Amino acid sequence: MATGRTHRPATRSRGIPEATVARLPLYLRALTALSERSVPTVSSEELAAAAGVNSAKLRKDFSYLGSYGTRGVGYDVEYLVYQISRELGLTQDWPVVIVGIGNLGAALANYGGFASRGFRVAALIDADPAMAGKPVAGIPVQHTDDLEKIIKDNGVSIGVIATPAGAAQQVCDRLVAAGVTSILNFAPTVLSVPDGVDVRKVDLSIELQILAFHEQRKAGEETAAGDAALPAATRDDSADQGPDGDVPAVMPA
Amino acid sequence: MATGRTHRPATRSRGIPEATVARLPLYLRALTALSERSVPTVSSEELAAAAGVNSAKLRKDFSYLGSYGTRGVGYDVEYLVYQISRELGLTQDWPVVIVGIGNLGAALANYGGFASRGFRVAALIDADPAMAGKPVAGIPVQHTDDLEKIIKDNGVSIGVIATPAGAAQQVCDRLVAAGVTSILNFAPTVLSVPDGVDVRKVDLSIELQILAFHEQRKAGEETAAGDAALPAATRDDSADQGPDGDVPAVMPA
DNA sequence: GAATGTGAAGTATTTCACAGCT
DNA sequence: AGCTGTGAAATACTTCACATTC
Repeated sequence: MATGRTHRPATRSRGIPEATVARLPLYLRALTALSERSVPTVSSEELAAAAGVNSAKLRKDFSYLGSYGTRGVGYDVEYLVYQISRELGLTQDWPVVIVGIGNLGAALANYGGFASRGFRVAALIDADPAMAGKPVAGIPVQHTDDLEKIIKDNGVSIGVIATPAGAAQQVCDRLVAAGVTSILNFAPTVLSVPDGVDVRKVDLSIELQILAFHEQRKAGEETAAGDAALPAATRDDSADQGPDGDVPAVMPA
Repeated sequence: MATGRTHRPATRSRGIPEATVARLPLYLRALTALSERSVPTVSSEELAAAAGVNSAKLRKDFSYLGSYGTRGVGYDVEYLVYQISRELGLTQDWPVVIVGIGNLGAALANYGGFASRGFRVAALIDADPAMAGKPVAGIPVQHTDDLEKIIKDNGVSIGVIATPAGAAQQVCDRLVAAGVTSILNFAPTVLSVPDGVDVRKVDLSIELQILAFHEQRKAGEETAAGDAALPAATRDDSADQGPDGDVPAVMPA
């Protein structure tokens, strides 16, 4: 099929594994906490514990960035904070827009974790004309009509979609057309985007479903130890079941 | 010495890879949409496109569940919906509590995606006495003092933490002590939990940081061929959509 | 003919274990 | 002595490609 696309955004120069990139923010958070407590140095063992990973993994991760530690001593906290911040691109200011100011969008607008990491909420956008002008988290909501202008005026390259699923693709298309190249999608839908645009999604109900899977497994394997009243009779036919037979259409709307 | 039982009885029987489990909700969502449009069958190719993965992966994933398709034909949509729901444990009712009813907690309480997948918000809990009794999403907020009783009375095994970071570990400890064995954590902190308790985390600012990393890289590599960046609709499913490579936040070692 | 299901091959990630520096 | 940095081994995941089944 001749590889019509590059799977990863041009991973040639400095190939930091995706799995490592995904953990850098974790390390950064732990380091920031240490920095606030004025801890000067930290060992891979300590930092790993604070970040919730094991130390071999952490050292391997850091080895992709360079040799920033001192053997026999550990890592200089401030130096490492800077190096990771730089690697993640957090030493610059990232204006973001949030589209869809419902409950979730408002929560995101109020979320302190953005500002403290170099992300600045440049604008809030909603399709409801009644919202226009209303301030949320101190920022006046603007109407979708002006989306393109807002993106361009603010030089926004990162967009957050918190609209209902039905509107997400359309919003996405407009964001991309206006110049946005990274999208964080909270709508429970798969977005299709042109090459070169990154999408990450957060689906709250997916996380719960994964938990339910493991929870079910626990209940099935260990004989209920300690729990007094188990609710809900489990329809357990975990062994192989017949080819067909009756197929209960179990799906709440 | 500690438990060495990290690997189970090494069977191939019920060992569904984590990566596969994490995609089942995705398939389920796509299948539900097909079901609503009364589509009777679907091929791996079509379903994969709808879910945003490639078809080989999807077939491999399904092969861990069993042989639910028909060669030459495809998959029966209703049947597959049922099988995946059952595998995920969604054929039973999961009462959940949400602790921390700030902006985010309220958004979660209002989020429709929970109820539609077998999750029932059994209670909302907050530490602020002024919130007590106030209804959010139609459910009266209860005070933290009653946490243990609420958990037990409702047979809750899944808890959602949406408190500030500072309160999260304490809330977590109480949830676990009261019998909760799965936790979805929105607070930007690493929770430590005893063996047997699952934690999944969602950190909004981490997702943005990962995007920033790639965004920075794009800007740095900007080649002269940059004008192809218009949405010429490269209809691929390539996009690295999704925070799959997640850290299964388990703790002590 | 069409499309699943799956060994085998190919990648990616994690873990081990220890050489090498301070 | 203590701790990093890293090849090598182990494990996990993805993709290929095709025999098999309808």
